[in-house]
Amino acid sequence: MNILESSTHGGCQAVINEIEHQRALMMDLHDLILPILDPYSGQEKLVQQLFQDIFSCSSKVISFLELGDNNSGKQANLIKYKRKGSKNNMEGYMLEEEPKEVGNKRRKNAQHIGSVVTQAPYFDGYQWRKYGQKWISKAKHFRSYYRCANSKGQGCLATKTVQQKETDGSGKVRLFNVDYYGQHICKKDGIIHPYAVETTSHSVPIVHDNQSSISTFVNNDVHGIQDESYENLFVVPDMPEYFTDFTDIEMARALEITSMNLPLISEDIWA
DNA sequence: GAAATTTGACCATA
DNA sequence: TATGGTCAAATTTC
Repeated sequence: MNILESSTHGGCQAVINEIEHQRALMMDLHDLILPILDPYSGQEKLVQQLFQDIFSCSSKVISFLELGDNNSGKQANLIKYKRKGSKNNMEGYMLEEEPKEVGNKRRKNAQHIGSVVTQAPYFDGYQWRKYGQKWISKAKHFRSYYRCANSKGQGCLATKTVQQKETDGSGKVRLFNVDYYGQHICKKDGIIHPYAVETTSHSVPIVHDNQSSISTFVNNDVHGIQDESYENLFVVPDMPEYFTDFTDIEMARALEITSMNLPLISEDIWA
């Protein structure tokens, strides 16, 4: 049972407990990773920021659950979405999206599940098929559209979009926004998702007295709920722009190479 | 030859 | 009417 389902069924406290446990595990991981990073390479700063954002995300979820969400009791209404004018009209059932969502108002056939910001090809355990690519106005990079590979076989309606974010100006770090829409109803192939890097994009550091450094960051806005765990957080080097075109199979291959070469990996491997 | 990807066109929405 | 999401034929890859 995922977070959304849990909250819907009155299991908020259990979810909060799980998130708290996840935070504790993340703290352990933080303490393990930080000492082995070179403070002069810039990686330490990046990793610190990633941990901050991860904790920010979990804080948001906890606050969201504790305060209670007016939307939590709403049932996703199943509607039939039929595309006008297409040769093969879609007859599948779609999740009706609440119209208030900011940033994806045009999308009516799927619910925004969450977002991931990744520095690397992000293999999330699902097989995806690319079905479109578009240049987005006011963006320097195109957006790729993927749907679950089981959309045909199992009728899974999950989709995601991948778009390279604007860099921080240094050009050294490329980040990719991955937005997920619609719940998977297909069976996963048993592959876990070992290379999540970051979850949210905004956080404000607030110092608390009696907590460790990693737990001192509190969110100030609410993003989509992350449905992935980060027990295997992993940072991979910068990658060339063409990685945005990777299928998940290609991502898995690339990451296999990466993991074999770390920690002595050089930029050359991506050339 | 089948499967996956690319790409231009179509359609819905703001 | 501009923009973004999806379709489906064409093309590429395996």
